[in-house]
Amino acid sequence: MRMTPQRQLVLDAVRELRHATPEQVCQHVQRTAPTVNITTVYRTLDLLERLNLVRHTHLGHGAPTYSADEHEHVHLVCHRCGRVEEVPCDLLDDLAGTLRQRFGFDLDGSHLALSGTCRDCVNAGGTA
Amino acid sequence: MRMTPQRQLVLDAVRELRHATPEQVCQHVQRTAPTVNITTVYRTLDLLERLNLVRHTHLGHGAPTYSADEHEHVHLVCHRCGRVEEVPCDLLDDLAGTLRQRFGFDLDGSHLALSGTCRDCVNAGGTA
DNA sequence: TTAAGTGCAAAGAGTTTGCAAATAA
DNA sequence: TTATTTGCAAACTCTTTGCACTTAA
Repeated sequence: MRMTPQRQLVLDAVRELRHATPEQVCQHVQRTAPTVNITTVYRTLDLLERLNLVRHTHLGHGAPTYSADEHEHVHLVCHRCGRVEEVPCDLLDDLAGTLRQRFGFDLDGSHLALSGTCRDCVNAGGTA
Repeated sequence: MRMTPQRQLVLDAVRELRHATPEQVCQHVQRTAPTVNITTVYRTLDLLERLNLVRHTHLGHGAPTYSADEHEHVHLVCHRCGRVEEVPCDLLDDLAGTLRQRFGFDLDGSHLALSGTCRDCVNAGGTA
């Protein structure tokens, strides 16, 4: 595989933007290289993920977001206001231990977000 | 709001199928009432969710799945083989307490799944 | 000259919307 | 009637695929 200009730009964009959707990555890349196509962005994100240079997280709604592999964290998504908070992965260590012991399940804390209600929305009125 | 035949069939299907996608709910309903449209299924699932009769979970990839509100559980999704396991919600109690204390975040354990590698896939060869 | 990479158009999932016809209060 | 609900078609978002053109080894 060749590190083409397009691929380098996509990787740079992911590193710079932090949890950006493919669409957002594409727009960022197009500021420098307007002809780069969204198809290339999707293909490159796939490739970079197989090389363990980026990873994606499903926030629940809509498109997944991509981050550089260095930034491993757990995402807390508020399903009331949509806000995304990042918290340290080691918060899941106990849970991961329990899941491994009881179910043989090897947890990947960064691939799916945790959903709930953020502080502000809790204060603004209940859990529902 | 009226509990129309269509709505009752959708609710019955969700209760019967357990974590089914809108598409699967629609197919099930159509075995009894072939003219029921997928649009009606989407609208009804929305409605039933606002009434707290059903809830949906994002498994990561593809369409969300719907369950009757009684079946609250945490979903473990294997990102290697796609298998979905259901485990008791109280496994998250400690984590929920920590998140509430440290971030004011009120965790909803059933809305998003946990991702990782299941026992069989771990045994079949590593974590990646 | 050949394999890899790209852009473009089209197609595919999943979902929502506009609107007219059907239904029940 | 009148508001609600439905079905259908079309639109819309997100993603993948087919294919011809380009590019670098």
